[in-house]
Amino acid sequence: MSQPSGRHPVVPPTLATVAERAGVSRQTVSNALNSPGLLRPDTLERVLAVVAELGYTPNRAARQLRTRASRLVGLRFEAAQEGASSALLDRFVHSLVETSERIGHHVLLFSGDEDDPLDGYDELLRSTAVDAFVVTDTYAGTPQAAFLQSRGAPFVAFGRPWDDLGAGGASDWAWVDVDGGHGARLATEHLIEQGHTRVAWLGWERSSRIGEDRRSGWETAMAAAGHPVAGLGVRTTDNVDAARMAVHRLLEERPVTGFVCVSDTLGIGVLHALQERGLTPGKEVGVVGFDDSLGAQMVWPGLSSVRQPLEQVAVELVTLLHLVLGDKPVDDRGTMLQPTLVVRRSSRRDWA
Amino acid sequence: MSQPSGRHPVVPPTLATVAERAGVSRQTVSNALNSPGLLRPDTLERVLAVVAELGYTPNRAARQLRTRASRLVGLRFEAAQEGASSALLDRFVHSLVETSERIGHHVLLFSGDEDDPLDGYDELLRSTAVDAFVVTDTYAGTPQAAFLQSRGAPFVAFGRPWDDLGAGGASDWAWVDVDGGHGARLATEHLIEQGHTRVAWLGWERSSRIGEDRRSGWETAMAAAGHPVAGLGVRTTDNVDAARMAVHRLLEERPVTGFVCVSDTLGIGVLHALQERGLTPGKEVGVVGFDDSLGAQMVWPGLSSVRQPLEQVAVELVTLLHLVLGDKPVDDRGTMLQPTLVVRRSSRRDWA
DNA sequence: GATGCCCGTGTGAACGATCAAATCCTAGCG
DNA sequence: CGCTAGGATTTGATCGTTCACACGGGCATC
Repeated sequence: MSQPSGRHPVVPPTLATVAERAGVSRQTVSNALNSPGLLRPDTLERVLAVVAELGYTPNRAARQLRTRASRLVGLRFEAAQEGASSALLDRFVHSLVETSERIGHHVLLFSGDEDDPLDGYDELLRSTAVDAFVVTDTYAGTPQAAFLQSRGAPFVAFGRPWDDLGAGGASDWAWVDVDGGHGARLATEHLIEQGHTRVAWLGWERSSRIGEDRRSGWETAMAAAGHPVAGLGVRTTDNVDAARMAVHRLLEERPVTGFVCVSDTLGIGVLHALQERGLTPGKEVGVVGFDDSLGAQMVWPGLSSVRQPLEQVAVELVTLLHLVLGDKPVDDRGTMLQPTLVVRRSSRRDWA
Repeated sequence: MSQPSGRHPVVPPTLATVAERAGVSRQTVSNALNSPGLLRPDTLERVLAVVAELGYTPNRAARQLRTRASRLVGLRFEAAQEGASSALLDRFVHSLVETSERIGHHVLLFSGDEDDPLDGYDELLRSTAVDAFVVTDTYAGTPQAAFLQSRGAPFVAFGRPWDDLGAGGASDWAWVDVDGGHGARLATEHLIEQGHTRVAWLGWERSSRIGEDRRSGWETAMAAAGHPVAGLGVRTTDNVDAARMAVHRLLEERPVTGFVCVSDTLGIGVLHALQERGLTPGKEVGVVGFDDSLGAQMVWPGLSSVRQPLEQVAVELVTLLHLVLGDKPVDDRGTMLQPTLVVRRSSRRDWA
């Protein structure tokens, strides 16, 4: 019979423990870990030996209290709307966690009321629970950025400051973003290369900054190839059925043979519509989605898609974070990354 | 022209600030927040008014140092293997974050070397960075559980202790799990109800505890209905193409009209195979997947799937966590939740 | 040989909260 | 009117670390 609760939360050693054992003072041990250069080599070695022997790790709370730095980064973790691309966030978050650890930080998740984009930030700030934030939903008009700036709280953003980009306004914060326009352009050029001339755009409502940015890439590519776009730009809500029906309507009117979509969800809607009309994706009508989600990989016959370098986004964000927290001058406040095109059978004439 | 860095990290008020302003001592303010019952009503009101006015929130570091409790819960965030169900974790994590906040805890993410399931835990423990852990990958044989127990670290697990369940061993920790066998049974019974008698099982290698548990549900349901299962249980790796080919092989040999799959990935593989053979899912051959992933919702014509109550799992875990941290006796150390069946067209004779 | 400097190390205080115990206040009672 | 019980409030110490500065010895300078 085992003890129901043999809980002896093993007491970790403290600085004093190590100091006594190594025959030096607390401060010397502290220096050995934080500024090794200050110690004489032999002292350093002796101290580090004891540290290793006892498995000493500084108490985070004590350090945080004294230095006023928690070495924690706050990230508001939104609930993925049912049906939206969430695997996207997954890749991003994992990379963020891993990269942050490399500069000695951990990621703290928090949630907030969906209707109030500022909820949660304030409390963490006041309790000095985090050193900085990673803001991911700047597309919505970004009240967070303004709020954090007014509070003097360091942060980095995944998403460019749409509002006053280049306006010289107050929006000069550190950000990283992916060039969606370029992605859509790659997709469009790819379809044109495959011999399509009437390539349609399937996007979101006009109010979406991100959506319009991507759309502009389609327009640019079409214009460059000399193909007209009149009547080929369609807007709908982000779900499979809405896309499916929009495609049916469009195909009744015009002989479209290519679709560039603002999301994989819409791309999959296109595939469904084609299937219902007896058209073979790729061979007869080319389709490209956006985000390279799980669905794109698994759907039949494989949906070509624009893939965002989310891992790289996280890496760049952490790099910026490091600078911001180090109070170093950040000259390059914005970093734009380029997406790539993943070609699958939905956009290939030959299915080889 | 704006100041490049107007960073005045606004200094939050401390206990002393509030105390002075309210004309009481620090301790009284502390009591007002932690044990309001000790104060006289009028004093309490006065103190709380000042707290609200100044927007005071206790400094987490100081509190953590003194009470030896960080109010943080560690969660190792694994990278989703490309192609695996990750949206699954998304729902779970969000619910965990939200529920934890309700008992005053935040979720701290950390990563670790993929090959070493213990990596990361030790450091957080020694630095007293977290109060407890939520362990999610107990299926692998769970060295984490044994390790955490030996360190006297509180934790709760998503996943039952397979190894010595009921063996009276050391594995009596708090856990929550989903009854996969029951889920597979629901799926099988549903197909039988639809008139199928030769229902196959498409699963993972025998080494997977979870996979075998689910399979047992299929066997039970088939036996209960009096249908033989000989030759109908197929094992493969978890990817679309492997499943597709396995299905082709099986259909060459036997007239199967139903498939219960251990994952949506395999379920989608079945749909692909049917499509290639000109068979209509649902109408001719019934298919049910597992996990109700995004792919299941988006794939044509909609894949029926067993849905795990992940939000509820998180809620139950937090409840257990609360008990474990409160040092209260936890009588019900294990909680088993039941999944539900989401029926879509892939398993319905009538597509209405 | 005294002065000044630098380098490595040690000492006391401080960060902001809570714990334990002392002190104050008020009411009740003989 | 004094004494006490008991609740309300304050005081001093403490958690483990880092900061600011003091200290002492060795070396170069004059």
